[in-house]
Amino acid sequence: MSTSRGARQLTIKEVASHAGVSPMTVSRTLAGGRNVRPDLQERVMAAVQELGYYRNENARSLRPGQPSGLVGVAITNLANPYYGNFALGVEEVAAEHGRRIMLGNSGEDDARERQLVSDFIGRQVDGLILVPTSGEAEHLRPERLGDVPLVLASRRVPGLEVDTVLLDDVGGAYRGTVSLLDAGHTRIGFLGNRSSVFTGERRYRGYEQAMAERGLVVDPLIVARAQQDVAAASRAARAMLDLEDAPTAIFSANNRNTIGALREIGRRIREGLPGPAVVSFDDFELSELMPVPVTIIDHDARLLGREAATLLFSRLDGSAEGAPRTVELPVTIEHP
Amino acid sequence: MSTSRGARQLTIKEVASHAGVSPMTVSRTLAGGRNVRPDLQERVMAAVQELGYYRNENARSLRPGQPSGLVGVAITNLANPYYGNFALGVEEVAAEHGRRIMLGNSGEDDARERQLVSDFIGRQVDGLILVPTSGEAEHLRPERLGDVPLVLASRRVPGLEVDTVLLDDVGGAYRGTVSLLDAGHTRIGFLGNRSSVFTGERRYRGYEQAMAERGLVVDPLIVARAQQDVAAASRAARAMLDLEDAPTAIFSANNRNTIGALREIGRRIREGLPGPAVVSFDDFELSELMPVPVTIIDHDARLLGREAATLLFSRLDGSAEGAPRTVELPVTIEHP
DNA sequence: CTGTTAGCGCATTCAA
DNA sequence: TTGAATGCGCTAACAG
Repeated sequence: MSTSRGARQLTIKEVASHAGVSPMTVSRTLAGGRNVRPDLQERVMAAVQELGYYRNENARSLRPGQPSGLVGVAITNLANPYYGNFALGVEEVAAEHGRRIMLGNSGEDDARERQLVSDFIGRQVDGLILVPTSGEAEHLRPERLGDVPLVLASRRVPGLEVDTVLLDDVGGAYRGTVSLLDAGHTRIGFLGNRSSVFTGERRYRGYEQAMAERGLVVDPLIVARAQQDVAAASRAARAMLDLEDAPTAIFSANNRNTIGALREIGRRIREGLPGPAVVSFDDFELSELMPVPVTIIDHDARLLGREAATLLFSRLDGSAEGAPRTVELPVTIEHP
Repeated sequence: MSTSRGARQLTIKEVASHAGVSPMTVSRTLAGGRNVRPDLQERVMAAVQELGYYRNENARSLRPGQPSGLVGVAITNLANPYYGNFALGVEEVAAEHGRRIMLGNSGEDDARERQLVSDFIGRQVDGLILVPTSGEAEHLRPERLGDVPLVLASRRVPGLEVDTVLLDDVGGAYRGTVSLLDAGHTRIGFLGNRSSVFTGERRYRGYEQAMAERGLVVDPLIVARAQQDVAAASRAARAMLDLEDAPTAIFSANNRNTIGALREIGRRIREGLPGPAVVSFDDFELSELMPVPVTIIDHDARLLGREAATLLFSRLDGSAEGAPRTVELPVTIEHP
């Protein structure tokens, strides 16, 4: 038998005595076996197997300079499939580098993000990847982070110069809006994040710019920039479409707003009301089956995650040094 | 100034000398301040602030019996929004209990799951929450896990008696199939996971049972049980619908298969071909806007995650002991 | 209420 | 090639 019950955890000492060697031989064997006789290695591995021993990674990384192999990841909304894919991309690259991720959901809440970051640091993460909330970023300043590298994804934080992966928000929003203008629309509603959210601001800028170029003034009545979730987005779309002078097209700046808008549009169509054309920043599944034409400003959240992780590991592996870099990933416009 | 750069990490010693107290006073203060004079506490907290000190949680949990505050979570496919929501549910409850989650994606791969679990244990997790892959479960047996509590979600592992959260797969699939039969369909295709996947088997059973009750024999030609992703599901749906004797309705046993099937169905409808009715186990966004009627067998992935975490913490907090429990969450049928 | 001592599991020294 | 001593950061247990 080989049960390992008992409150006390198994240590290299037990493995050592079981294998008839010193703890150091066990340690060396587990570290790759350099300078250990093959037969001793086998004895050690056999003992490890038999006892069901797991090396204590925490104790291991206690020594200063030793990496913990952990990466802290904080995202704003895991319920959004977009961020699920982002997290997957990060996890994949981390796994390829033998690292594990600790995942926290900030829910767009500053205080929560601050908690997460300090917890991550307390757990000795080798690096941080954040989709930052938009508030104060006191806790992300280099003095607070010590030498823990930070990579921002999707959004920048004002005044914080660190490695960042962004999308071409302005260009994508611009091109998406232009496609509506080219189709003859002049009254185009906007649904998006509040302007303090980095992407919210950038995507609005692209929209506004396209409108301005055609000499169109944006009507505040058909601009809604406060919705974080699907239900709120639905309500905002409804208010806009119920107007006397309703928009004939809607630019939606993100996935959550798009779903909300389409839900409302679907409801209207079932009631025999007309549905506006939609341009959506962010893809979603089955967009091709919608009852109104939906143009997608598409990008790959998983790739965004992979890029963020790649940036981080290039710092950790020492293969990149010097000034912070920004990677801006392109977006593609997909017509219905 | 108060920079904390430098390779060496900040310790309670530095905080102690900065505050003019002993390390123990710092430790006690950080632990809640019991039996420490208020003025000393203030001095300590000031020093912590000023130096930007973070307590080393790894060193802290080195002592046997001390919880690490970490929960290991392994899921099979983060790209599936369903599991994103599941992870969110787990994260929420963990956060409510002051715990952090380490997240790994197994990708339905046994070996990967095994790696994840041993890594988690090596990092001293207080507990594990798994959506198990379907292969060998050697590495999940109690002897291997020592005293780390395990909760399974969504799927059971044969021969492994542990706390488990399931859905009413059989009942849901049965009721969903019945709704198709009641609508007059007799030739109903099945798309699902391979039978070695727990839910794949259970949902097939519900389907088969409903068919049998009406005296219908399942035709293997319109049963496809190998697709893991959307593209494969699309191909399987296509093959089925291209048959001379194509099904008039499709039962899809999970989200990925539903999306794939609908993609194919949408393509056919655009070509003027008829589209079969669909019943989907798992909800997806905008299902109400599909070009064919889609009945949803709905359930709450986030709640599943919350239940799994709740089960785990009830073990950790000692509020539950004894025999493994199984919670089976109900599903609801939503007609189009 | 405060400080000193000791040891958690492991790996980097150094000595054999 | 192997082993013994030492210390990583922190906190029980024990003095004071």
